[in-house]
Amino acid sequence: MRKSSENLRTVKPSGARETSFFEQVFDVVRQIPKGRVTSYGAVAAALGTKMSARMVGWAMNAAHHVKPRVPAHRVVNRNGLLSGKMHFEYPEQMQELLEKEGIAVLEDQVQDFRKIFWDPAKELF
DNA sequence: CGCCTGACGAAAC
DNA sequence: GGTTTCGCCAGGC
Repeated sequence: MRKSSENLRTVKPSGARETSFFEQVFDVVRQIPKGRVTSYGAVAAALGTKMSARMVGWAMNAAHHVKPRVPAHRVVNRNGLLSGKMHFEYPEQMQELLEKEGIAVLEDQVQDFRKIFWDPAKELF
């Protein structure tokens, strides 16, 4: 079920507008199905700013303090490499979480990355 | 207030 | 085909 018509931008009355690029990233990442992965660029592209893939990773930095936990471990770079593993509680956590979901990871690299790749711009949209 | 960095990506060399 | 540079945007110093 892909409710693309979801409230992509929820304005918080607290003045702090979460309509930022970050929140959109969080929203997409949270919708990544279990056992699937996506790339920063794919998320950025889904938002329309494919050129700002770096910002997606930057957004993940803030993902650590957001309420609904963001499955950042399901987001890897376009190589399928766990580039952000070092930013977790501990480097191995990312791989553990992925393997726990049935994703094979060898040497920080997602196996069959292309097969389990989940494109938000395609599946979600 | 300006320069550097950064969980990326694609083009250039 | 591997390495280097630029681009994007926001935040830290």
